[in-house]
Amino acid sequence: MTIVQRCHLVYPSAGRAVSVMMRKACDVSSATIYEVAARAGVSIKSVSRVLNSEPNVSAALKEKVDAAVAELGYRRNLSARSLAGASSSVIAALVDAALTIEHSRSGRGSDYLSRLQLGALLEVHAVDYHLMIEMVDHASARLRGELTALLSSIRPAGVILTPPNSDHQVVLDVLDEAGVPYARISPSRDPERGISVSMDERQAAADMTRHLIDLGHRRIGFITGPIAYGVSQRRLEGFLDAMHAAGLDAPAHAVATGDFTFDSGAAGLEKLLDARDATTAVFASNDDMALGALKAATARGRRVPDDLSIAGFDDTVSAVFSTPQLTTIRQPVGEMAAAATHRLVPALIRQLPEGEDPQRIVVPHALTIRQSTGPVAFE
Amino acid sequence: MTIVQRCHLVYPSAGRAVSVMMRKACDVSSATIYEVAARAGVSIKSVSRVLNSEPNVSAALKEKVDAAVAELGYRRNLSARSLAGASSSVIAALVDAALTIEHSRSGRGSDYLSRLQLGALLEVHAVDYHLMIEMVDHASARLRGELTALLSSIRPAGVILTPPNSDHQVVLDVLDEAGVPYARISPSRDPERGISVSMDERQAAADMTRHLIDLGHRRIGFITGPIAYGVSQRRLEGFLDAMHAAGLDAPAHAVATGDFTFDSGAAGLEKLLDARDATTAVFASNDDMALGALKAATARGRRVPDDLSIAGFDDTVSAVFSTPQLTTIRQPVGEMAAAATHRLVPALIRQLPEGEDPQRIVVPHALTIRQSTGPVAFE
DNA sequence: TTGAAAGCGCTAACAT
DNA sequence: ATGTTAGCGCTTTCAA
Repeated sequence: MTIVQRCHLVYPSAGRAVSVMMRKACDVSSATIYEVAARAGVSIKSVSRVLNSEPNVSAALKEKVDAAVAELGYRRNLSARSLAGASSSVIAALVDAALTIEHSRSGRGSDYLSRLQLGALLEVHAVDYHLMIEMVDHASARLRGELTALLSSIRPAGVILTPPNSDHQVVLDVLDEAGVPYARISPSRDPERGISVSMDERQAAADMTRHLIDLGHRRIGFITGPIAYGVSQRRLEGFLDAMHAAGLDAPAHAVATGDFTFDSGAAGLEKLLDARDATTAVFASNDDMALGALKAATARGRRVPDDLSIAGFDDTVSAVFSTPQLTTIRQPVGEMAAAATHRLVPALIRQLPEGEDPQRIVVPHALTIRQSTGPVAFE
Repeated sequence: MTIVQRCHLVYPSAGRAVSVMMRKACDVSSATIYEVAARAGVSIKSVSRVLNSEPNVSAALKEKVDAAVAELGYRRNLSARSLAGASSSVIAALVDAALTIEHSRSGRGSDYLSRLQLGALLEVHAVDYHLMIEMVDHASARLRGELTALLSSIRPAGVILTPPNSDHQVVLDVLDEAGVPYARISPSRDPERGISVSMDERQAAADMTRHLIDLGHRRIGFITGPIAYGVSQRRLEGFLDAMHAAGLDAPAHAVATGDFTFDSGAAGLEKLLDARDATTAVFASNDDMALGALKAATARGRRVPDDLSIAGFDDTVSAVFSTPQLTTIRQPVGEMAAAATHRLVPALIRQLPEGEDPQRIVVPHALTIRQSTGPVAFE
């Protein structure tokens, strides 16, 4: 049973009576800054100074305050801080409502969002910040008002934007107007707005293409995503970069257009092989299409990777569970979220490596070689 | 460009001058309760009454206030509310630090956590609450102090506990002492503490067993999880329930003990078939073990489901990507989180169905029949 | 039924 | 280098 007793202590100068519930041993309590000040025999402003690492604090004072804080197990109240100050120690991650609902209804979690959150959570936790997850509904006519209200209600220290929010004009506008720092994960336009955290899609596609070339492949097909998407463009460019750099030909019929779906991957493979049956490798610009291509290839009697190599992009969960397991590009989602958090939390910004553009972060990707790619068959 | 102008308005009775930054059209702003009161020509207390649906409010007053709120796009400031009131409109989900770090390092998100969060997020969003994700580190010696500080810093309206936090004594103790309502997802002990949200593990296992029996199977093997785990016990009991109900024999050699890992599933299958080669179906108490069993069965020359049916439990992502796809029990994680949120948010509690114990919620599970189970072969 | 005034626990100007 | 005081935007007694 918990023993509760009341202690009344009077803050000397303010003459402010503070009544406090003290729990057993007084070691776990929700002390206030007044109690810390009283215990240390200083003013609340001094406590605040120490807590915020402000300049002009004597070592002796700091020591007294630190001791009192430790003895009381004191932690600043989040609400009071954000109410009084300019912003809170909360990082808000804005996720898309439509995607959330879709994921929830299908009963499948989002691997992407999960990795992202875990990455941010670890960083935030280390500096005593907090992670809030919020949904924004693009379909809402009142999006602008809702977002403004959200920001003024939460007053986050920073906001992490995930696709498709990263490129949403209204969201960016409201954030700019509110003066809230924000980091955009994998933005595909307006690169100058906010902090952008991305991977080098073009280089990654080139790396994968190079991997296929190194395996001896010369006739390589490519399946793009929707042309309208920036990422589709960049992945295609990377493919062409590597082909040209190797002095290889990438004719028009070596490129099929898909829409990032399984079925479009299957169709793309049909088209590529119909156009050039001697194709020995196909690089699809996402995993779903690669898996579709894998299925179509098998149906066509091609063994993967013996008769045909197939590569994907994204490293989704399904890439590991396919047969054969898919060679793909791993998006460093967790690292991106961690990097974003780093630019949003003042205490962490100082620790950044020198000479890096603090606004445009490029996180290294990883070529993940599994079993769907192999050396070209001896001809 | 944003046009900023200052408006000074004086709250009549308080004589309190409020200076406000008004943005273009004054339709998206961070209005305060004073502005709403001024606009409606009432006191702030009246606004507060309307906002909180307190009794003793005339229809005329409510109408005026509602209009002012709508015109100003007013939303209450979260920090101010939680500072002044007893608690905030924040639901905190406490996840395990070790699991988080493990997931983050492996580069794989947590499907479980993701589904859970999405389920909670949708509910919370609907009532203008907010979801905060926090990590708790069981390994920390200062766990108790850290948790207390966390609670007093955030002052959440409620806390959602995921395994293994659901059963952590210190966590439950601190929550009780702080008087914060909490919901435990899938607790396996102390069922009387807090709100518990779970599925009927025993019934689910019985359902799956019944499914196998209905397919004509008579000699069914079972692979348990670690005996120490409560869920292992309950799933085994469910298996035995169904066997006995059907008048079938479940001898000791029809039960193998695993530890929830892939390898232990493979080993379990070997043991079961060694003991009784005529076994026609094996039910593993989680998907990982079922997949291990699947592999071992195939290696042994048994075709699944033609020569042997295999069933799992949990419906993890891998269950969908195996060949054949796994018949399993789907844990309604999203629904559990939604139910938990419902009992934690005062505004939602009233909407509960009649006659249901509000403290012990059992969420319906789903038997998910895929391709790894089939009719027993004609003998 | 409605309003006035006192905080909640901080931060931030403004003293000293 | 340290202290005083006035809010931040609400909720909550207590009055009227």
